[in-house]
Amino acid sequence: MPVTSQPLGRRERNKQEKLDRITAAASELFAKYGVQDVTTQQIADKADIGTGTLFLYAKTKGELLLLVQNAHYADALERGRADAETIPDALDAVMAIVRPIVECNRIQIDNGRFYLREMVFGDPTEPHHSVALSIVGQTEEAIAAILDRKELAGEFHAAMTARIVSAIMFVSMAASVNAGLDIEALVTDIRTQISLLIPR
Amino acid sequence: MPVTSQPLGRRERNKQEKLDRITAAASELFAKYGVQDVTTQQIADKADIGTGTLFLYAKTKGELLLLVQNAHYADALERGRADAETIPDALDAVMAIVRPIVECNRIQIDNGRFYLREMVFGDPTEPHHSVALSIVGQTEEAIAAILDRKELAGEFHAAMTARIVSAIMFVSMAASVNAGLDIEALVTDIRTQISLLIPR
DNA sequence: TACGTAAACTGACTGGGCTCAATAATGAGT
DNA sequence: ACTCATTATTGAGCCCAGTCAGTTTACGTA
Repeated sequence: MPVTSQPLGRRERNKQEKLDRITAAASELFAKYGVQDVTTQQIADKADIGTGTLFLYAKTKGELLLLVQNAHYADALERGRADAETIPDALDAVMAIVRPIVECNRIQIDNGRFYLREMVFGDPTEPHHSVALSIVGQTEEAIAAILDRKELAGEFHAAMTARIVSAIMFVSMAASVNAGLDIEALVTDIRTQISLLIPR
Repeated sequence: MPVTSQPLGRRERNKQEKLDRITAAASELFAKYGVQDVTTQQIADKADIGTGTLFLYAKTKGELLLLVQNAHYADALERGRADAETIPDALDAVMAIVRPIVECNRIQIDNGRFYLREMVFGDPTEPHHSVALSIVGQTEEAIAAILDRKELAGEFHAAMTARIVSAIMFVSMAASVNAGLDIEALVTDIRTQISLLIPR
């Protein structure tokens, strides 16, 4: 056992460093060219690792996108959560959660839609996928918390309503019909739908 | 020009016959093994056509599934529509539309989820895809018609509510979390969500 | 019947995601 | 320092959806 302050062996450090290189390479290439126009070979080359190695760190190309994007969505959620606390109106507060996530999703439309696709249709037992699902869960909890804040009419189910909001967001962001909408139009569209859910 | 009662030339007849063979072959193989476990080669072989020919009739494997399934969903919608007319309660009537579609989708879970994936993420300019979108549109119209039937509280937007019902259906059927649910459990889950949308 | 051409068909081929048998690195035990 | 089992790495190659240059077929026209 080395006396250094590093509690990690060379093995762990190498692995971490490799994961970092992969994340950086994928992040850069995806942002520049879009997921669909980047090959896993290019990512492996840029990260300076073998083809097979890449798939030890992310079992599919989709997982690779989740690995790269999850952190951004988690940030967006955190910002929205903080913002929402300062807003009294329920609908406005919910939209404060929604907006940053839509913005994050729309930085690059194709990547955003691919991310959503992977979330719903990818393998939920993969690690990056379950992180993504957990972010969705936290988003729904944050929305439910807002709805609970105002004690609304007797039998109002905050958690269930939050699930519906989540479904509305997903379909609105993913639908090819909406692929042409800019962020503002999309947010407005989502707001209109959610307004039907929240009694005033 | 031939004098026969057939208004179609050999060319048109050949094309139709080939399309029929493709539809039959794909239908059978998909039902038996699941979309994911059938190769386009197998379909081409079974339909007794060349590899390339297959893709003249459906540009992608996904389009092939839409080709095969669209008719079933259209049937399901029609059955639900007829059924709904006899039901006075709005929520029950909406569920009469929903149920046959869920049943159709769950005949084979993987194929059902693949169909939904193709609907949202496939190329909307392809012919079978736009048929699928049109079925969704008709479903939303049918639901909106039910909601309009009962003239509910002043500013109740039937069309927008129908869109939300559609989103709820989609996410509930597609979500991997629900992949284990049987038809009854899934229908109940969807009903619970929709009940929050329709004031009584 | 023969010709021209447009439409339909074909299968060898390509590109790319992913696998796996072989190899190398690591570090615990001696 | 020297095993040696365990874990990490690797790239040639597999599989399969989808393409395209070349061929065949249908059919109007002479």
